[in-house]
Amino acid sequence: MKMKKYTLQPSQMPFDLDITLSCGQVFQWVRHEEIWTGIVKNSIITIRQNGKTLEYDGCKETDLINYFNLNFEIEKVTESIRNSIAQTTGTIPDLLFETALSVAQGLRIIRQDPWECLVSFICSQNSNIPAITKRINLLSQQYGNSLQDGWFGIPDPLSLTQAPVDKIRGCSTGYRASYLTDTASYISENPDFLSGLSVLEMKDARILLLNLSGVGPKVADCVLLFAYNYYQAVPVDVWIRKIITKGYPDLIFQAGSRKEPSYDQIADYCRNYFGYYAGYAQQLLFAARNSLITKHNT
DNA sequence: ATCCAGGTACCCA
DNA sequence: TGGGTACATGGA
Repeated sequence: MKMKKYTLQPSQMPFDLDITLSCGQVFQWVRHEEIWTGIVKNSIITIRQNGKTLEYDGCKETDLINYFNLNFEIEKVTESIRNSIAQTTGTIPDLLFETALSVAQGLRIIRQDPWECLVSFICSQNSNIPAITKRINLLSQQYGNSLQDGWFGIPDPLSLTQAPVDKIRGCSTGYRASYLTDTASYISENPDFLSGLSVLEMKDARILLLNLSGVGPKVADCVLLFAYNYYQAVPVDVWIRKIITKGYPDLIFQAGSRKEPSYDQIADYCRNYFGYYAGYAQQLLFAARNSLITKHNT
């Protein structure tokens, strides 16, 4: 098959397609022998990377650049994070961050569709990534938009609203089923809600997201980061909690207590320590979690 | 088999 | 405001 080509410019490097699509920010992309297939704006996209060449099909070049955030200048961002670390502690290099960077170099925060992101992370709670992927695929196959070749997009709000809750539960969603139908119902009735968030300050958008059923601090921060690219959003899951508390124990000792730090304490610590792009730093740490946390070191 | 996972809602002091 | 608990399911 013939594919279009896009050559990454020096300012667009590094870019790593594999890490970007498999680091837990998006769940419906599938890889078969170097070629990734996924759905962007209701179209099936195929893409493969060979060094600085991207071969792709199914979308326009501008869509490719926008979706993969190719003009996000990673080198400048890592420099910003390193500067913030140095300013905060004066100790560089930071071994934890540098290790994450070496493992997950080229990771990009993509520009994911807000509704897809919201549904995905409501589904994500208290589950591991393979289970989340399965769950989202079941939902899509049963209530999603049918595309070609057996591909199904995330169900739109109305489809989920009209589906019986027990059928949604049947898609391995468990107790999350009512969260999904309640939130879908709200978005159906307020179709401009999600697009309206993009013009708000992050904290205001976050407050609105937290009103949705099944959306707490973690899910809200994932949506703010992965769909709206608010880099001050720092999702704190069990992995990030472990990495930060074990990697930067001064967070605990500084407070003078041994009790587990709160969600906000960890997120605030990251914002202060990593600076403006704390959310990006967080995703590097998450992507490198298996290298940063060993099983005998939990 | 047992533990754990990209948590949240709800209750109670 | 903060701490404890139930919750469905499946992967490792």
